[in-house]
Amino acid sequence: MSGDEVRGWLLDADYVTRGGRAVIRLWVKTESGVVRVFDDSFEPYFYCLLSGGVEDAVEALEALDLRGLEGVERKLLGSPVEMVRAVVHHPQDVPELRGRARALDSVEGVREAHVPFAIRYVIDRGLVPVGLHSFDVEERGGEFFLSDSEALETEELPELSVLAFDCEMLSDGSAPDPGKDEVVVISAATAEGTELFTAEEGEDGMIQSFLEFLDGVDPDVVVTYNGDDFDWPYLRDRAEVHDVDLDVGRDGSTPVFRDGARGNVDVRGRLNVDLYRVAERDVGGLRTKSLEDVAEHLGVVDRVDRASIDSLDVRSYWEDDGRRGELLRYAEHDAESTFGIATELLPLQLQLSRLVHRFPDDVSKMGRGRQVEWFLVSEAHEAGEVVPEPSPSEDSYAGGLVLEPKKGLHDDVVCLDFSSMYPSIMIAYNISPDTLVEGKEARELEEEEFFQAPEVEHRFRREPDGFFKRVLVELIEERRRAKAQRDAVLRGGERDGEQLRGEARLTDLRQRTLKVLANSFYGYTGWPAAAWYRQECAEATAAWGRHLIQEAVEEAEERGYEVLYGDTDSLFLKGVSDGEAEAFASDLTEMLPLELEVEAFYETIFFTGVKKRYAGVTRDGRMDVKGLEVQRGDWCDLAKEIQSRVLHMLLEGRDPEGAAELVRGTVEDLRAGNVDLEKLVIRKTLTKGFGRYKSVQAHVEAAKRLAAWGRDVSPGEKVEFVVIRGGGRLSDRSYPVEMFEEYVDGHLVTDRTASKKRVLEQSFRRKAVNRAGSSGSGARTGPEGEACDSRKYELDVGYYVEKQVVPAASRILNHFGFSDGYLMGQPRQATFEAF
DNA sequence: ATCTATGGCGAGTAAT
DNA sequence: ATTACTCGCCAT
Ligand SMILES: Nc1ncnc2c1ncn2[C@H]1C[C@H](O)[C@@H](COP(=O)(O)OP(=O)(O)OP(=O)(O)O)O1
Ligand SMILES: [Mg+2]
Ligand SMILES: [Mn+2]
Repeated sequence: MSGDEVRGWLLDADYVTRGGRAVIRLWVKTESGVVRVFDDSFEPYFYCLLSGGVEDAVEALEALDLRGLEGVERKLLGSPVEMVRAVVHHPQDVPELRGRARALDSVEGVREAHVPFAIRYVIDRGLVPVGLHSFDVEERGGEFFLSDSEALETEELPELSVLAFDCEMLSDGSAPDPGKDEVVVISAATAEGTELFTAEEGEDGMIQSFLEFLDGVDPDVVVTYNGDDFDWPYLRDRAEVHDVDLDVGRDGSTPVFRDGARGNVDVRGRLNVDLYRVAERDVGGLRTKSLEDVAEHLGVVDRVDRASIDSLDVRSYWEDDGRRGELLRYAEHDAESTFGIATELLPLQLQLSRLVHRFPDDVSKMGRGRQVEWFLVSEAHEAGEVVPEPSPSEDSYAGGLVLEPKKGLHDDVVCLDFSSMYPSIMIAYNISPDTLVEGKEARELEEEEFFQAPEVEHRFRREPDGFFKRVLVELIEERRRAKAQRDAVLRGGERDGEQLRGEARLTDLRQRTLKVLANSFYGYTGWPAAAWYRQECAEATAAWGRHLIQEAVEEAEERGYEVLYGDTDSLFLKGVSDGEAEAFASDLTEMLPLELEVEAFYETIFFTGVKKRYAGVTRDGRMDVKGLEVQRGDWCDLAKEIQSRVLHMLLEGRDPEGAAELVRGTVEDLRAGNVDLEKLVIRKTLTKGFGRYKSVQAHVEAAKRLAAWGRDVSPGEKVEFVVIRGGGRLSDRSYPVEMFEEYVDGHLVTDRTASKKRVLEQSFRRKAVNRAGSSGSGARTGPEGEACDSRKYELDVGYYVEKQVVPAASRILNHFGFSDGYLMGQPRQATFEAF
């Protein structure tokens, strides 16, 4: 036996079964390649809480087929508790044994049986996913077995090899069906460039070539865009048709497909990351999250003029020798875009992975709440805490305080805002599920032993530091550094534009992600499905927030400043001189246990008169718009564009008259039919199945029309519709824009070849992503390709004038005496009452 | 099966 | 006309 060191990055962990026993397998990326390190000394277990004594429980548990039992002391929300650790033979035995243990009278409950075996190992051994480690190993039978391990501190991230892929498949008039529709192109992109695999010589061979290529590249990370729900399961089914093994695992295994509302595909030894999931959760400021949109937003591809190919048209390109090249370039471009997005988004996923103590493929698929939970699970182990299981309750609680805004235009306004308010409150008042004291115990505490929340009066021990405080201190610090980094990039300004913008975007994404994660610790305590659910914690945090902002308001007023508005942790003040702003902020930071920051100086700001809707121009020339239609994805572009121009004319040019004329001119253009249809499309998400809506909604009716027309529609999808003239409700006149082929003279003509009556076979559905983008799968012909009559509809110009453009502009201009009637084109005097 | 939280606006439907 | 309610999206 020889002792060796394996030094490298922990990429993944799983286990193999040998002789009925589970052996941990670590995938470690070293300088000389990826090495497997085994550990056969670790056994799966869970905890049993006791109803009575340890002996009773042990005796009862002995009847089960357990490998071992051990009385241990662990903490439950800070209090030491005796319990039994039940060691089992194999991870697969856990579900059954947990159930049988729970059924025993002497066992009150089971804990931590849900922690996956490999994760249990990583947590218990203090390893860090994607972290650098030194493993002492011994060689046995040509394999490394671990004898000792050490996680090494570093901020550095490993350089991982990435492969992106994307599939194109044939179909007949509806979404491709993996039972019969072949994949004809697989495009792949790596750091070396792109590679195309085509089915000219058969799908079978193409899949095999792709698999060989993947094997040769041996990527650490495989990325797709919506692959978990589409490309992967489709490829699985096609491979099955040809009896081909989809052996993409690093150990030659096929992926593990887990069923669920959303797909979950696990590739052994590699990280399978579906970037659509990541973009959906982390990338902000986009109306839709299609591959193209996100790639362009992140600046990873040049927006080339490339006709995007509808998935239903793939056949026509494929079968036409003259156009096949176009299809191939399209496929190649998709793989490149996916690869490019990975380059931008993966580093943050790797960092989150370290924080949360789960591997990046899992983290990338988790909601923020579960990320918080796994973060806590690993911290809990270190603290000897067992993961709790509270009983959920339903009622909600009061949140942040929003002040009534003072309507109108204001000059020289300072905006102040507390840094990381709720997390800082949780730290300052030691708010945590394990520091909460209730009932008799709470009443008996001495005054100096606890903090008591205003209004709601929940009490928290001052000592010792709670679980959440310990965790949040570090996370807040990490976020503070990330924000400083972003600000440094922004200040560095001016230099080279393009690269700087990319850098600013990424550092901003990082600081924002950490901020939201930190705030999610607060939200998590108020989430009924959370293991550490304690509504009192969330409620107390919000109550202290209301208290602190009111303190700040009082102080501001005492100093003679006018409070124009405030939301949760912010204040907009007028009458503050330049020197006073920083002084006010630092004085409050001294007075209160939180940091108050000067967030912006507004040269001019306009409050619409309702909460959460305002716009301002800062001294450095930045325009901030909050809540207004400009920021919303469910208004047509024309209305948004006009509102944006009105705001600029008002705030930068002080020209409400000019702005009103602009609106009137636009109304004229609209009535004359001089506006692109694209600017009139309204988009709203279909959030649930048709049958689950309790009220009639325009976008839902539009979606039904789309479905009746033959297009597969599913929840999560953005419905794009326009409004047609006619009688009845709006919802009777909302039509999916996809139905129309022509727009001339204010009239829309439906696609002639479409059939309204055809019945669509339900098959694999390419979900929201694809159709939210440019490659919607609209049916062009019925199953028999029969043509049907085209129909002509007239656009409801009046709707766009009265319900889109004018309301958006009027929100601002009514304050300056312009009535809706005037904005719509009527002469001035007729409409004086509107003021 | 999924889900961090609450406050808030504005549009539309349907009942009054 | 008013009002209660649902829905989607946004601010924090
Ligand atoms: N996404 C969210 N989830 C839960 N709570 C939130 C969320 N966003 C904001 N809040 C709550 C908690 C915040 O501390 C508080 C004030 O919001 P905000 O000022 O935007 O963030 P912040 O104070 O945490 O960070 P910052 O340092 O950027 O101001 O509102
Ligand atoms: Mg704020
Ligand atoms: Mn804040």
